Amino acid sequence: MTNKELADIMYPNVTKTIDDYEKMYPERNLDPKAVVTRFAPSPTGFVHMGSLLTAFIASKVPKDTNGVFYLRIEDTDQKRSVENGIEGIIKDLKAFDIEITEGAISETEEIGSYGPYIQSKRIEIYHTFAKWLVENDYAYPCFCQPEELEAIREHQEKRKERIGYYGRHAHCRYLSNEERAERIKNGETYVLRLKSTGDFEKKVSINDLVRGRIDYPENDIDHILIKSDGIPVYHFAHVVDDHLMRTTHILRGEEWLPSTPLHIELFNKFGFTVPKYCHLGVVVKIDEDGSRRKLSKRKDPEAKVSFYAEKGIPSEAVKLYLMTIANSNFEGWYDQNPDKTLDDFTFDFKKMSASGSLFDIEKMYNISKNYISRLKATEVYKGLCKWSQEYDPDFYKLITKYQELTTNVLNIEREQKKPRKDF
RNA sequence: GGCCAGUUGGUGAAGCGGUUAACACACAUGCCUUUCACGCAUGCAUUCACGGGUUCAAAUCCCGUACUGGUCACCA
Repeated sequence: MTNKELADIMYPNVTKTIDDYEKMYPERNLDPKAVVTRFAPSPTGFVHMGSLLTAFIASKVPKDTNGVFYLRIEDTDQKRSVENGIEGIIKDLKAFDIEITEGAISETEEIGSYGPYIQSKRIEIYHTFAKWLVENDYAYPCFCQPEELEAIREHQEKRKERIGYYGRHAHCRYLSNEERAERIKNGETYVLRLKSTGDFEKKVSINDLVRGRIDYPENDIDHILIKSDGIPVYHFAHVVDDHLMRTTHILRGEEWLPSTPLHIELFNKFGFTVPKYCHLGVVVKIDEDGSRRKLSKRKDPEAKVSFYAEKGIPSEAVKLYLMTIANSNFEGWYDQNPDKTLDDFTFDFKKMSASGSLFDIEKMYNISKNYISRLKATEVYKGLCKWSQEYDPDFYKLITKYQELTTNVLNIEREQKKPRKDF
């Protein structure tokens, strides 16, 4: 039995070819320097501080280059989805004036011609690409059940071998097409696995825009591409979607770094151009016991984006802070150019720190304070100019004179400062 | 355990072979001020995780060690 015949049995409903999609979603007609990025969250209902940083940078770079920033919803895992989860994300993004040029704009609507932008509506596309892989002997159905996989793992652990479904451990890889077809007809459930041709002894280079060149062993694991329910896993969806949506730069958390060799193998198998990768360090926080850990939505109120509005910190000030974390030269630039705004600053990946930055709420307060003072001072100054042409327009002296305007603008709860001694 | 990354003051961080190791936050002291905030002045790493090596010269390059983080799911 040929691979083609097997593919037809596995995906009988597929009518299009991958070339059809290639034509439907052609290369974008943009300036060669234009950057296309995306923000691709699960519809969990709200945006986490770390994701906000990613989204913020992802939206900033296209702005600098006349590119495209779009919102894609990754809802391939039902467990992560919540009711109206998309609305929540859009609301949070809006709160920080992060504007998308295309993608989902509500639970049901979207704009742009590279959609659908919600992964659960792209199943047909994924199956078309999956079918192509089977036809070309790059993927195969696997019937192994959780118990069998567990047994393989135990066996590997005992012998101190690398863990994973690869090489001779990948039992289903060696099944004949006849047997595969037979088992599918018998109603056995199966997943689609990559038939990896990578070699763990060989290296693959990831040219990360933040970290520079990183050499990893090639992927040789037959990863699951499509789950038994027909829904793709992240890895497969990432490759298909970001190619079809013509993403040029993948901005994502550094937790994706180890799976990038797999993504590169997939891009290569399809013959697609590998996008540029930018793996961002996670935002961490010092715990009570002194250890660093990821900012968590459950334990840290400041991880929630709504926290700042409650504290009276303007969204602009939060973005100022995020840019301070993101680009090390921003703080100095902003000091030198107090009359300019975020839009005047050009983001540079090279000025991005590879290590995860510590979330420094004190610094955020400070930036917010200065930002508000500046706003207020401008107001006071404008007001003064109206009735006193002669007044010395020294910015900061005005603040002192009209302190009531700068007082209590922040209802930040902080420890009471030590009282000053009287004199 | 395998693979990968990171490690510069209390914190963020600049630095990319020769600098007095920037800058910002925080902190301390003094000034200004009705209070707070703002502002001003001064102070705060003899040292860049540790151990070797290369070099006339290393925070910067190389090797090893330690520690921290990530990852190794039909989660993203």
